[in-house]
Amino acid sequence: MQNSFTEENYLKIIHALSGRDGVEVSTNALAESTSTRAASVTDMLRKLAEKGLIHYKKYQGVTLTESGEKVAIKVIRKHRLWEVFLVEKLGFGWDEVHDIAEELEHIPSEVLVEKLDAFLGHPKFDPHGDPIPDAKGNLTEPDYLILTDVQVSEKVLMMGVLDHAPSFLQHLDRSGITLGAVIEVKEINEYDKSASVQINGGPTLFISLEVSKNLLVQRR
Amino acid sequence: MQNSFTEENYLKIIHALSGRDGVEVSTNALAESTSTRAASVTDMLRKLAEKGLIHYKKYQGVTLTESGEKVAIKVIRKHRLWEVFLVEKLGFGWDEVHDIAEELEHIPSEVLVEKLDAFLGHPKFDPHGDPIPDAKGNLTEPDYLILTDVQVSEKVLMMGVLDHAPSFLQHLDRSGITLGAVIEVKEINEYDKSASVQINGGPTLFISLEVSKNLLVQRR
DNA sequence: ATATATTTTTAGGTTAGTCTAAATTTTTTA
DNA sequence: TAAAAAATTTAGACTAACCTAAAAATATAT
Repeated sequence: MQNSFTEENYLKIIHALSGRDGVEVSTNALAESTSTRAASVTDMLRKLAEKGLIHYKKYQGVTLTESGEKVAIKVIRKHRLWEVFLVEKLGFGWDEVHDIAEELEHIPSEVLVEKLDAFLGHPKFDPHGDPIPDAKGNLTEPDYLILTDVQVSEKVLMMGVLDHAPSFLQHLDRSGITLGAVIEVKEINEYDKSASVQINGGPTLFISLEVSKNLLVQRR
Repeated sequence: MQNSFTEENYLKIIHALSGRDGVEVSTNALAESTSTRAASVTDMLRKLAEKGLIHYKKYQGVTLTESGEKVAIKVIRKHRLWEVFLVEKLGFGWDEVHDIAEELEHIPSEVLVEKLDAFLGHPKFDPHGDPIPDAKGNLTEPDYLILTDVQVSEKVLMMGVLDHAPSFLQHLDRSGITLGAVIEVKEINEYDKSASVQINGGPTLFISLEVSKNLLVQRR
């Protein structure tokens, strides 16, 4: 049977909060992420459990079942493909696409997704550097480092962001930090852990710890 | 304020049933078109009237107000633009896009629609020959003829269809009747009004009155 | 180990959109 | 034009997804 818009959202959020190791997600965390109250979450959890989409024992938190995981990954695939479409084809900025993709991700039709994927040239990553699951549902999170783990004088490639907030992305735009940029860590300030970094061998700028924590990079 | 998915559908359907001259639409007709019961329609009509989207007096049928008309036309614009996208960019057949566009038409975001329109090159017609309202909401239904109004030995251009049912469109595909085709009426059978027509100066085929009634054409 | 704090669930209610059955209004027909 | 038929509305109920307030379970702290 079909899952509702709301059910799909819960599954997607459980997937995100559950992380790679599939740790239990608490009712309160879900209430926070869905902008609802804990009591509402409990109702939905009972329903998702009845449908076999989550493992749920009262007071113990939830994890996705295999079938719930499948649904979640399909939604994520759709979300990320639509984001690529919005940025690559329609010319949106990477800071503008999240909310629209939140809607598009729930449009049903397997064939639509597959045709969209083909039209976009089977992209492997979305505009924020997040990997796009393939049609079979294989999702391999590449193991990027966080910029805070990079030593002084190392050169790394900018591969993605952890925070997707428009304000953060706009800040990166203004700093010239885009996907694929080469970042060389010139100096790390002991006091506040802010860093001095050079972008693409060009301008050097200061970035706060808050920013460093949200940049995913790769050694070359 | 925002209109719901369901409200938008009612407005769209009232627009369609109301026709160019804005004639009153009956509760039963709406129940039929929305696949709901008359009682449900009445509830919704009260709500739409309260929002100022329709003119409604009990037992008298409804018409759209100016503001209801605006909403309806926006939905129609989105529907038709998405249909163009699905056919032109994703390679769907004209018989496959209706249901998907029914979903996409309710995705909010003005800027999405305008960027989509630009990406598609500001198309004037959708894959079924229906005109696409412009960004200001101007919708001019071109006054095509129905093939039944064409005389023997006249040559006309195939411009659109009245029936959008997949089975009808597939039938046209099999007959080689596509948008833009030149149709010459060779003969009309007095008995059942079926016609013998030549397509693009090539093969001649017989079409039933039922088919003729659903073909929109233009004199050259 | 018990008292307190926190988290989660239950109980009972709300709204949007639907339903059936009954009542009412309009239309048709004789 | 009055009776019958058809269309429409009202009344009362349901489900999904949410809510608040209170109860119960778990976790924390002394």
